Amino acid sequence: MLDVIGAESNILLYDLQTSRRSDSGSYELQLRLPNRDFKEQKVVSVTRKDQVYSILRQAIISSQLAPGEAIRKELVAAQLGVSRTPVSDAINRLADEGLVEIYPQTGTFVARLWLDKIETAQFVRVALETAAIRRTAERANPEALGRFRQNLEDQRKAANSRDFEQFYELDEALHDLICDAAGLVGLREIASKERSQIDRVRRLLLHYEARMVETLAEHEAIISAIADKDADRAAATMEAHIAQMGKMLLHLKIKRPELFGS
Amino acid sequence: MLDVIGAESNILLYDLQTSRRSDSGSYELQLRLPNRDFKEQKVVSVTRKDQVYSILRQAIISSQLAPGEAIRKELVAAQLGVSRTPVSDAINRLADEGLVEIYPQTGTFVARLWLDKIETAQFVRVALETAAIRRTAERANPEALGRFRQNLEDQRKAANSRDFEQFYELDEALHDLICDAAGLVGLREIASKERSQIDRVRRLLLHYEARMVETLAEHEAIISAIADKDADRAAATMEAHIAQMGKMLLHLKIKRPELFGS
DNA sequence: CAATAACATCTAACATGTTACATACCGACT
DNA sequence: AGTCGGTATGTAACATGTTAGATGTTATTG
Repeated sequence: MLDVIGAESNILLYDLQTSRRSDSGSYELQLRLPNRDFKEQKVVSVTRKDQVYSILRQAIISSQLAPGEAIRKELVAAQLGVSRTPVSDAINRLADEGLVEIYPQTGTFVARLWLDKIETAQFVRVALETAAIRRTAERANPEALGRFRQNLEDQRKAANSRDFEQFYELDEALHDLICDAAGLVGLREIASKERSQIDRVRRLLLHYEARMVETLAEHEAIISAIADKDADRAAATMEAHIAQMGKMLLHLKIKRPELFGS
Repeated sequence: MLDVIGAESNILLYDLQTSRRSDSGSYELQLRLPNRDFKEQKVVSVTRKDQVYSILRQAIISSQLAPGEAIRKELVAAQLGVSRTPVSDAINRLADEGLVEIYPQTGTFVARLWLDKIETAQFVRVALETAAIRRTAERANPEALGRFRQNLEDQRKAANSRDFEQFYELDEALHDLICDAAGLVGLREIASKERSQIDRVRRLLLHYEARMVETLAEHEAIISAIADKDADRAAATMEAHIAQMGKMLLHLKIKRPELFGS
């Protein structure tokens, strides 16, 4: 469902209204599980606020909503056909995640890029992923390795056809695979949340510098290190990757200072 | 101000009403900084939802609110003298943090202890803190080391006088010090959030088994390893500490299964 | 008596009205 | 002309009313 309705001030959003019980048909996204006494792996509750959250997050990470841009809650609510409540809830969550900045009584803005926060996010990401890799390496999982390689293969195809979106989805999927391979419940969600800043920056840089090929090579080096169960080398490769990103960020800041907050 | 007003169903909460603009006096907790164009280190906006969040979080981590216990939003709102909105906002944030479980259209409960989630939280905590230690060690900070030792000294005093609360505050403060020493903006907040599960469990176990002395020894071993710039040993010590905790958790689960969810 | 369907109840989710505050603008006063 | 103070405006924060759905209970039916 989810019809695109477009688009004021370069915002591309969707209409949630259609997923309501307006017709007698099933509404796909509204399924909820009442697993009160079950295992509870994050209740599959797709409430309106969850949907709004996903839509806004996607829009921010893909830079459809540019850093620094104002977010009119009321406008968003109107565009999505919901009230202000679920929009506020979604935005609060995004603020916790560092993707929006809320100034009390004043306004809400897509978070600008703060170099020091990005540095911290990088640190967290490396810490979590190298630890995950270390753990994965210890338990030697050939199927996981196969999935990594399949993913890299797909990345190569996407890079060849210069398909940014596809490439990026695969990139994120690879990180998810690495987290999953560690076999820890909920680790992927935590890592994904902490990575959101980085994901946004990387996608921005990818568009900006179009260095998919180099990125791919870095990914391959990391996976290769994992295959050799060499967590230290994997970590070192990541560090190098990050240093590279730091340089590019400085370039970007010179050319597009309006995206930055520091 | 925050007067204690007490307490239905073993809940100890506070009255926020008094911090409103009912008198002409200043209201301490209400200060906000309008630093729209400033460095923005988390706007010092102490809104009602922030206060409710802090109060509830404290209550949950200290187990004043027991795992599995129902949280009546409306009741909490009434007790705190606020409406349901800031309470809901606070609870949403706590749900993100994994401290409460929300079942749509059904109820909100203090999160039970899920062994697999605790395992993940431990993993994240170790990953972040050993990385922080590694970074701290690299940049050799004698003042930080002094602060660590002062903290340990205070912990020793608290342990001797068997002051749980004080001991625990110092314990958390030590972890904050370690994070700060890494010199990364916002790392402490991230680590603190990811640690909340663990903090709750540890405090529970501390009350339960009263092993402050042993815990203190473990802390001393960790700091000693840091002083020697031996991140690997620090990590190993933490791992041992965690294994210990895992055993105690299994005991606790047998004696008090109602606290657990898995 | 067991299974099931109608129903009562309770709560989160959602909608919407109201308030307080940050900011910008504008005019008066020095 | 520049500073200060009042005022207008817009938004998040807060309050409260309404809806939908999950659950437990009771009536009903085989």
